[in-house]
Amino acid sequence: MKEIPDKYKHKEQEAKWRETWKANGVFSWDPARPREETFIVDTPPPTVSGSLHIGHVFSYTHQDLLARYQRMKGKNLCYPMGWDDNGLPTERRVQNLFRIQCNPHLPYDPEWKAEKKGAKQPVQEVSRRNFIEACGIVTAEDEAAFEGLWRSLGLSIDWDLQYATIDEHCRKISQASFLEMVEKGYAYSIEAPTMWDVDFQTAVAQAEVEDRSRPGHFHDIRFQVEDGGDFIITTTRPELLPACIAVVAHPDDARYQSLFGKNAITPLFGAKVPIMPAEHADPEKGSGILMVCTFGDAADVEFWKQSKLPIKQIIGRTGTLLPVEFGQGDFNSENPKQAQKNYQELAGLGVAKAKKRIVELLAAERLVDGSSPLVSEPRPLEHPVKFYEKGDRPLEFVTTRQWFVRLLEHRDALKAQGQKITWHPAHMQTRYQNWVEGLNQDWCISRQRYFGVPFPVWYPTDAQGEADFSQPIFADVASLPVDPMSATPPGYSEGQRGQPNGFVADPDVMDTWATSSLTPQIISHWGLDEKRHQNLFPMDIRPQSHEIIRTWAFYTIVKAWIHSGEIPWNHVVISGWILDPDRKKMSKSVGNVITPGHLLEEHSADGVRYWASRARLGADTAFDEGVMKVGKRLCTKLFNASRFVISQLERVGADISAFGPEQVTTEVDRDLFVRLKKTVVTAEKSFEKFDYAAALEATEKEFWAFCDDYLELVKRRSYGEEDNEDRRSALATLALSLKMFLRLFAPFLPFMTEEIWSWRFAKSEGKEGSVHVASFPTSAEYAAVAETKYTNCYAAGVEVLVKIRSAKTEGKKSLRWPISQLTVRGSQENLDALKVALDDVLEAGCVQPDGVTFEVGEPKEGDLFEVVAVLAEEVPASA
RNA sequence: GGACGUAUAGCUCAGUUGGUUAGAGCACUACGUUGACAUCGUAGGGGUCAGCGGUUCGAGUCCGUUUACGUCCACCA
Repeated sequence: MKEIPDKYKHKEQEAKWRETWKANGVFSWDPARPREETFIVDTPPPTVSGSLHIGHVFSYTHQDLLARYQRMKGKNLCYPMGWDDNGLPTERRVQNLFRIQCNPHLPYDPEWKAEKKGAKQPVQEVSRRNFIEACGIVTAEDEAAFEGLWRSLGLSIDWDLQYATIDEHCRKISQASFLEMVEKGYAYSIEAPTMWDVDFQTAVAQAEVEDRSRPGHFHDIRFQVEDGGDFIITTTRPELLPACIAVVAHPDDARYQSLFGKNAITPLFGAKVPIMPAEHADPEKGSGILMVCTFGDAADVEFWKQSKLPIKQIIGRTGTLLPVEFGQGDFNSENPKQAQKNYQELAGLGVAKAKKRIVELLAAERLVDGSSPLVSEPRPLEHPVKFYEKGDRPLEFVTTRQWFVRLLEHRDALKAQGQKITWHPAHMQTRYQNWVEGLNQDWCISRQRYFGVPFPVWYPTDAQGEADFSQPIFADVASLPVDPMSATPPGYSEGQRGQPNGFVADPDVMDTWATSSLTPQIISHWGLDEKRHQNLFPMDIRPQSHEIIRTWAFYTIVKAWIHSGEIPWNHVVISGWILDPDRKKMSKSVGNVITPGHLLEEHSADGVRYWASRARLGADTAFDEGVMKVGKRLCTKLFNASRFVISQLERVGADISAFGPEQVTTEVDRDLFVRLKKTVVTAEKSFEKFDYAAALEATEKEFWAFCDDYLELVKRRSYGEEDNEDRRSALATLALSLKMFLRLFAPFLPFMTEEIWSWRFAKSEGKEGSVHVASFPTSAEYAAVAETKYTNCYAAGVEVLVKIRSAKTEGKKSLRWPISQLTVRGSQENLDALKVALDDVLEAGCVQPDGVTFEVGEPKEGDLFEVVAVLAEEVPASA
C-alpha cells in the first residue's frame, strides 16, 4: 500500500506527475482508432519569438479542459502542438541577437556560424540560407522554453504531434496549397498598387492593417483652373501634390459643376490635371473638392483603376520620394523646368520631411495674382492613419507585383461556411460575418521577406534578361518543398539563372497566415496521407482568441473551402482576454504584461488552472491572484478530505475500490446520492456545451457542501466500532463519492487529482492507472443506489445541524460544546425524515439524546424546521 | 458612423425556459483549535441588479430607450 503523505508539496508532486505522464504516454493519440472515437484540437501555434504571458496560460487551459473531458469520455485525443516561427517577429529577433542582415544575393557560406553579439557590434550581411539557419537556432530555443511552460501548466498535449510552421512538412503543405490555389484559379499575381510598409519593405494584407489616430494638418491649397478661375483644396498630404493625377468633386456638388471637364493646374508643378466628378467625394468634408494622387489612400487606388489615368508613382519602397523627370513620361507640366526645380527640393526625402519642405515651397510660391497657393496656415487635426500592425510608419501604396488569393467574389460562399460552424460563444460568429462583409481587397499572400515559405515559382527571362511574369513556371508537387533560389526549374540548368533566355526565381516568401491557415491540413497530412487526412479532417475544435477571427479563423476557413469544400472544424471556441486590474488589455506595448512562471510556482499549476477555469468562454477577465489562492485552497481541501476518507476506510481494513452502489443502504446516504447525481448531470451537460466553468462551479459547490455537512454527519457511523450495515453504507458512500469528486475535478486540477487517485484508486502504474483516462462520472454509474423512502432526510439532518452550529456560534461557544435541550418544530413528514438522520445529527451536534423534543407545527417560510438548541451549563469532563 | 459585448455586494463573478426573501468566493466582523483540514472551521453584516419607460398576476431575467466601459469594422480631402 502506498503511503499517504501528510502534506502536499505542489512543486515536487507536479514535477513528478509531469514526468510520469510523459513516461507513460498518457496523452498519446492512437492513429488506429476511427474518426467517431477521435476528438481533434486544432491547437493555436504560438508565435515563438514573443514571450508567453498569463493570457496564453488562460486560453490554453480552456482548450485543455475540453480535451481532458473528451479524453475521460473515452475519446482518442489528437491534441498536437505547433510553433509559429516564421515571419517578421523571428527575423527581427535574429537580426538583433546575431547582428546580421539578410542579403539574398549572397551565396551560402557553409562555414558561417551564428553567434550572439552585443548591440554595438557591426551588422554582418549573410545569405538567405545562413539567415534561415540562424532563425532555426533561435526558434529551437524558444520552442524548448515554451514546451517547458506548457508542461508545467499540465496541458495534456501529445508531444509527439509537434510541428513548426517553417519545418519541411509545413513548407511542403503550404507550397502544395499554393499550387492547388493556382490550379483552381484562386491564386493570381498582378502588378498593382498595394499597401506597403516602408520599414519592413513588404506588402501587407488588409487583415494586418490597423488604424491609429495620429496628429496631422489640414492644408488649404489654391489650384488654378486652365482657362481662368481657381478653387481651394483641403489636404492632409501636400507632399503628394507632384503625384496628383486628377481633381474630383461630387457629381451633384453645385459649387463645382462648371469645372467638370476642364483642367486644373497644380501649384509648384504646373501639371494639367482633369477635373472630374466622383461619387466618393463628400461635399461635407473639407472644401468638397479633392485631389487624386497616386497614391494617397484606397479611394485614390480605386479611382485610378477606373479612370485609366496614368500613374505618377513618387513614393518608393523605402518611403522616400523617387527621382522623377517633369516634362517626361506621365509627369506632364506647363513649366517643366520650374517643376523640376521644385521637385529637386523633395526628391530623396522621407514622407514627413517632404511634407514639411513642400509647405515651405507653397508658402513661398506666388500665383499670377501675387498670392500664395497656401491660402492659410496649416490647421492641426487628429485623424486615423493606416499602419501595418507591427509597423512604425504609416503605410503607403506602392506598385509592386504580388500574389493574391481571390476573396471578394466569394464573400457569400465564405459567409455560408461560417454559418456551418458552431461558435462559442455564439455572438463571435457575428464578428466573422462582419469581417467577410467588409472585405475590400483580395488576400495578398506574398511578402518581400526572407524567413518564410518561398513561392515554388520561377519566371522565364527574355532575350534581354527581363522576367516574363505572364509565364510562371511552377514546381512539380512531388518536388516540394523547394526553394527556387537554389533549386532549378524543370527543363533548365542552374547556369541559366538570371541569364537572358534563362530563368529567375520568385524572390518572395508567403505571408505567415498562408501557412498557419493550414494548421488542420498540416496535422492531417493533407495530400500526403489520405487515410490520416480523412480521419482527422474536419476537426472538432479550434480554440483561439477573438482578435484573430479576421485572420487565423477566417483564412483557415478560406483554405478549407478552397481545398476541400468543407469547414475546417465543427466548433470554434473563443477565449477572452486577460485584463489588468485597471481593466486594460494585457499587452506588450502597454507594458502591463504578467508572466506566468512565478504564479505557477507560488499558487501551483492547479491553482492557476482553477483561476482560468472560472472564466467563461469569450469573457474578458480581470487578472486576480486571489482566485488562484482559492484554487490552491480547494486543492488542500481535496487533499485533506481524501486522506480522511481513506483513513476511515482503512481503519477497519476496507478496500476503497471494492465498494459498489448497491452497498449504499442507509437512507441518508441514498438521499445524498440524489444530490450527487444531479451534480454529475450538470457537469456533463455543461461540458457538452463547452461550458467548463459551469461544470467546475457545480462540482466545487457540491464538494464543499459534502465536506461541511456529509463528512460531519457520517462520523458517528464511520467511526463506529461495530461492523454493521449502517457503517458499511457510510464507508461505501465515502468511497464512491470521493472517487466521483476526483474524476469531476480531474480536468481542472490534473495534478492534485492524479496524486490522490494514485494512492488507492489507480489500477496500475501505467497509462491505465491515470485518473485522466478514467471515465468521467455519469449518473448511470449510480443508478443502482436505491431511492430513499424518506425524501429530504439528508437535507433535514443538514438543516438541523447547521442550526445547532449557529446556536453555538451565537452563544460564543466551541462547536464541541454540548446541547442539553433540543426542540425541533416542523411538519410531521419532515420530522419523520429527520428521525432517519437523527442519530448522526445528535452525534455531530453533541446533543444529549435524552433532551430532544419534537413538535408538529409550521416553521418559518423557506425552512424545514424551527430549532431551539439550549447550550449545556458547562462542559462535561468527557468533552 | 455601423456592429457586437459588458454593467448584479468594497473586489472577482454566478444567476437556467420570467416565479418565494437575488447567490458564491475574496475582503470585512465575531466566535471557535473539533478525532481530515489554521493552507482551517462556524456564523454574521453588506445589494434601488447602471438609469428611464413598457409587457406581465409577477421582471436581475423579456421588449424599447438612455448612459458608461470594452472590442471589432468603417472613416486619411
